[in-house]
Amino acid sequence: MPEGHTLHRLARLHTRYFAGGPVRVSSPQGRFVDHVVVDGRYFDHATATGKHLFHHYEGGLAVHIHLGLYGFFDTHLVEDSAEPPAPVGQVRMRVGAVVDYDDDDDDGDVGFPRHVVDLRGPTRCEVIAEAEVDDVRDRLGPDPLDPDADPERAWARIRRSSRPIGALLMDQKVLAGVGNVYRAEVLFRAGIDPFRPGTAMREAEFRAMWDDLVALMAVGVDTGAIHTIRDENNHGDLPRRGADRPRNYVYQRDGWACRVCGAEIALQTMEARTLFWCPGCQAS
DNA sequence: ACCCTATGACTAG
DNA sequence: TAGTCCTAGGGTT
Repeated sequence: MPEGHTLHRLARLHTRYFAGGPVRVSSPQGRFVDHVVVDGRYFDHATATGKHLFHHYEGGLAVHIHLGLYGFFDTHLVEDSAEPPAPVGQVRMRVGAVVDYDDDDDDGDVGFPRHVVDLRGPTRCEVIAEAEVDDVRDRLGPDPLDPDADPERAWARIRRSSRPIGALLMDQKVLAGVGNVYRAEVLFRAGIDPFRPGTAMREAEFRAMWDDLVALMAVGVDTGAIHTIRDENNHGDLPRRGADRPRNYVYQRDGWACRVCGAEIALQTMEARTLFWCPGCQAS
């Protein structure tokens, strides 16, 4: 489920779990040969830019992770006295905190849980130098979740491109971190036709979408899920059985009635990705 | 036990 | 633009 919010959330969690001490890094499946380079090394912190996650280690090394379409992290809490759980499935990388266990306070606690994360199914997991981290970041557009991001870089590209805005929003060189869900939802909330060329976008429209992405994706980081429905529209069909409330306006709602205007939500392939939109609300 | 799909991105042509 | 790679869940046999 990885759009940018997922990676920023992971960066936040992994920093909390691992920063400030050495960690054990292993490769239970044998496919992450480089783990020996960072195993036992001091974990400084984790960062995310767009859909890329970086584990920064002392000595100018980083592990660069991209989850691709399927990758995810399993997080385990391990009581100090317990062994970490056996890896399940095709685990490419396991990172575990090294705890210098201290129960001198005699408070009867069994101990603080330590954390182990298992990485499965990533499209990328490699050790690189910090200079290469910069290279990766330089290839990306501004990230709405980066407080220092410069949206003008994105606007400069959009305004001179004839590609549809629906495709431009998904292009990581234009904007970093926006995936298929945020693309569809932010266009709906802005009332913009996904097929409109970048050259026909007005600056104020882009501004509004950027600001909306900043807000929506921050919610995603905090909650771990993409919720885009305004309070006044928070009723109607559920995204799947067992879900407690609706989440989105158009994503995977093709054939259903628009929550705002009642028109039938449409689906179409745009540049090899499935695009969802409302022909009623996004007429221009 | 299959078959399909999926919030991604790369490569070849 | 098509093909490729990785995993998992849901649906269908």
